[in-house]
Order: sequence, then C-alpha cells, then structure tokens
Amino acid sequence: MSDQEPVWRSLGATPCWTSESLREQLDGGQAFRWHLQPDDTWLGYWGNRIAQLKWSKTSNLHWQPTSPIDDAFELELRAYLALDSTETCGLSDDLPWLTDAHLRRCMEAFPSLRILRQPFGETLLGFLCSATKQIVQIKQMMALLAKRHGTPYAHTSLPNPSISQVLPKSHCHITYDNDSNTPEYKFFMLPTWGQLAEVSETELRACQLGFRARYIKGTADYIAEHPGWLEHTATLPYAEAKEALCTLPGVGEKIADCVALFGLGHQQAFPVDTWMIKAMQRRYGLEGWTPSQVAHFGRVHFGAHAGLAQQYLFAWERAHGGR
DNA sequence: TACCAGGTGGAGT
DNA sequence: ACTCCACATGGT
Repeated sequence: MSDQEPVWRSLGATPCWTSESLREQLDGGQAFRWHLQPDDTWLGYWGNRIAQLKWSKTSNLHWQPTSPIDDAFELELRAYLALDSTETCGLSDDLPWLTDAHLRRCMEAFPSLRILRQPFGETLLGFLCSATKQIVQIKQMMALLAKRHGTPYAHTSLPNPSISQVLPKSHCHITYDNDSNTPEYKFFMLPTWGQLAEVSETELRACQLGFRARYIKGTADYIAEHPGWLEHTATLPYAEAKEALCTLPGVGEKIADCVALFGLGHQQAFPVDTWMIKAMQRRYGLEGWTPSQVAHFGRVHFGAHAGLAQQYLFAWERAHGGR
C-alpha cells in the first residue's frame, strides 16, 4: 500500500479559493491538528479521521483518505470543512460588508474562508491549551497529548510515502520491520475526556501544558463526575452552552466563545483575544473597551454570523502584524 | 533581553 | 465593579 500511486479525489468547484484562504481555515487558529508538508499538501486529523488535502489553481481542491475509505468519509470531510455553506467568493450575504469597508477588505483578502465544524470534545481540549500560547505551541501540545495519551489509528502507512520521510517524530511513532527494514508509522487520535480523566496532572504537565494542565485535569474530572455533560451541552442554544462552558475550570468568556463557534457551530459567538482587542482599537476606534464589551459590540455589529467576521478580522490583523 | 502569545481565577481595593 | 498579578513556556 505504501508504494501505491496516490489517488487524489476532487471535492468539486470551490469558487474563489486561494491557498491563503485554505491555510487560514486549516491552520489559522481554529484547529491545531493540520500540518503543511514540504510538498504543499496538508495532513490533518480530526475525530477518528486522517486526511490529506491538496489545492492548486488549476485543479482546485482535492483530498485523499489515509484510512480505508468508506462511504461516510467524504461526507464527513465536506461537513468538517463547511463546503456546503453559502459563501460565494468571500462576500457572504450574511455579513455587513456593504457598509463596513474594513470588513470588506478582510473578506477580499481571504476569499472563501469558512468556520470549521470540529468535534466538540477536541475543540474544548484545544482551546483549554490556548491561553497565552502561540498557535505553533498549541499544535505541539496537541501532538504530544495524542501521541502519549490518545488511541493509535489502525493503519500504519500513508498513501503518499514522500510525506512519511519528514513527519516530526512528535506526531507519530515509527518502528522498523525486522526483515525488510521498512518503516511503519503509528498515528494517534486525541485522547477523549474519558481517557484524560485517567491521566495525572504531572503527566499532563509533561506535555508542555504548563499551568493549563491543572485546568485540563479539573475539566476532565468535572466531565467524569457529570456523565452526559458533553452530549447535553452540545444540544443547548448559544447562550446556555456558553454559560455551561464557563463553569469549567480554565474556561472563561473567550475560550467558551471559541468552543461554541468552532466546536458547536454557534455562528454568533465572537471570541475576543488580544488580536481582536487590537483590531477593534485600530479599525473600529474602540479604545479602552473591555473584552466583554468588544464581544457584545461584535455580536451586535456583525450579526448572526459574527464568528465568521471575527475570523476574517483575526486573519487580517495577524497577517498585517503591527501595521 | 525584553516582550508577547487565540486567558483565567483569585486577591485586594 | 475594577485593577493587578501569578501561572509555565517558547517564539520573535
């Protein structure tokens, strides 16, 4: 299987996509489990899936599974990437770009940017790790948590063997067959909250979590003591889900909004981090506003899809640094 | 070397 | 209610 010619499957026409939009969607702070490979393909993990994505101007977006394909895989990928959402060429009618010149500029810079639909539990884990950390470091924490405390995927090879040569050792476990000396790779899912409850805080700290280890341990214990909490919270409307999330240790308004938006699909959530404070100062004149006030402004000004607007502003601000 | 990173919780006004 | 600060660690 490992020396088989890879077969790329088309995901169909995706208007106005760019490689920058795809990078921003996969690796711009929504998810922490997508890795750009030297051959310009993306390797990503979510739930019990691993997939590779490839974009080019001529052939648009293609993918290949890395586990045996089943009928549900492509549908799950399309749902995860929100390919069926209604944005066309970035100028979604859901957002007030007609009357907001800065928003329009951001949307034109990242056409077709979308909000991922990630599994709830792993979104919660990712953003519990996110406090005062850079995205590259959060990705490293996720990789370590998966490798040390997650469940290995059943298969041991990738369809594209060239990628295997350069995978960071922190992402996978490599063994060599005794006779042929061919490498075999093990890849790992993130630990579930049930699995995390069995891990000591000391072991968590060893995954470079720092003070966040206490929050993750506390959250794992809370969920273990409240069976069905995840499933129930996933059924709640935005305000109630956010309130429930904020009862967890280490989850305040910002992380609750990130989890509500990226993990529960609540499009009106408007997470406010340090970048968003800067953006709203510079671009909207909100000097001296508290994060809570900025979040309220965002939901009112941008409306039902405030979360998508927030992601455009976030992408723009990071791309333009101090300027 | 400082300063910053997709913050939160607790203590002291 | 608001301000200040500890909390760990690595990137720039």
